[in-house]
Amino acid sequence: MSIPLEARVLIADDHALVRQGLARVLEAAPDLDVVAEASDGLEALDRAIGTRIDLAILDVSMPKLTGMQVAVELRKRSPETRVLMLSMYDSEQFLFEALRAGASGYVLKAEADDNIIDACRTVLRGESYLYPSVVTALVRDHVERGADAFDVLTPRELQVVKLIAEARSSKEIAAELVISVKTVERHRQNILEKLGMRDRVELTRYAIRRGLIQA
Amino acid sequence: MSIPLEARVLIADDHALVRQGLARVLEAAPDLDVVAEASDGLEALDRAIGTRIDLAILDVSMPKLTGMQVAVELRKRSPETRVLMLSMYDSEQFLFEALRAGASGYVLKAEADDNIIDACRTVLRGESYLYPSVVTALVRDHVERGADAFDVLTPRELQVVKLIAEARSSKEIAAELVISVKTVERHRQNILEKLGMRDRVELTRYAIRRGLIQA
DNA sequence: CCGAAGATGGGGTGTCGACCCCATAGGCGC
DNA sequence: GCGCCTATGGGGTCGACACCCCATCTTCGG
Repeated sequence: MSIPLEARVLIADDHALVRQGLARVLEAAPDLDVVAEASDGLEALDRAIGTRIDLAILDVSMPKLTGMQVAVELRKRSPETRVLMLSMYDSEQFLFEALRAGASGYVLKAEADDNIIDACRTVLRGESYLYPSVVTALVRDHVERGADAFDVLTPRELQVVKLIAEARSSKEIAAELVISVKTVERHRQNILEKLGMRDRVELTRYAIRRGLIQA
Repeated sequence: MSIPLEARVLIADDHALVRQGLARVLEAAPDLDVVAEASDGLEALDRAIGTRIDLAILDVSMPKLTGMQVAVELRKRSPETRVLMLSMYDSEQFLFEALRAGASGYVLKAEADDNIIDACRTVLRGESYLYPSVVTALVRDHVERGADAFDVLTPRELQVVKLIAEARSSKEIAAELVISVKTVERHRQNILEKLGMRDRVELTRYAIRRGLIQA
């Protein structure tokens, strides 16, 4: 077959216990060999381009660089490396963002122990892996609203979300980004509308789920 | 010695991978026997009072009941069970709250793989375990400000924090708690002052760190 | 080449949050 | 009993935020 007998795997998560858990689960698969670990996004990127890595398992929420950011960089600098995104949150929104960032799979931490090996093998074969419960969500979503949604935030809007979630005022954000307060408010308004949220508190929780900031 | 040869251990965390990681690390200790797992606070409480448990390892942030709440209940209903709190965040504040809730130890998830076995054994001997890096923090803190701080929020204030972090307005919170809007604002003001925070966004992140809500 | 979308910024309005003042009632410890 | 803390609630002020209106300029894809 075309799959190497021993796929070289990188595990990146800021919690040692999660890395241990992953390593333990992957031990059961003789075709998956964990050859590197990383506890933040920068480290993950370094290891993945320094070593030859077939599969990078990335946590969405990591210090320094988020899993999404690492995936984007990896696609540029090491396109042959497959990416499997690991997330705490069951959200179609995040799933699509991960796939767009270059990930081939998306697995929930709560369900990871059951299906992670399947996911790894599927992704290594060059296919996409969606965790089982997302399929239901997808179908529901495409039926309810005509597959129109999934408007993701623009890079500029993501910057603003991050600053809002760090408890900066509009005035401070304007100074930071060197734009007017009015524009910051304009961005915030657009963001709230896109995500269907009411205020900065909801945005803060969104930013944490999305790995933009740590709680 | 007085320690049973096989201490019966409960692992409670909402992420299967963390439970796997803990189990893997604890396998190396022949005197620690993982006999139960739980994925939320209620389940943890049930297992701990249903089974005879010597040591409960509790994640701070769990659905239904936080680790702190489980610890408080356990002290009442199963006082012989020792509690080791597992947290993502390096904060003296949380450490003290955990100890006051009835925990005998406090371990960081990021450092847990190195010292968790030591922590378990120490706690089972009836002593307190503080993870190494907190000791420095403690010393610093007691020197800088005269050990005066550590004002914890009252139960009522915790209720308010939780609702604020769920993006409820003062008006909604007042209706929920059947008090006036002015009192809600009063509570919010006191909370912000106690914690040295500026607004609801910072409070939201605090509530998530403290396990009061999930992100 | 033209339209769509992103980013910029101005105007206004009303509500809510953050920060002061004040008071009273109940409980707990010394 | 006196003080302290908790919880309650009234007054006011000011700025931030949420929600409208409007516009220009660039960039990118068809």
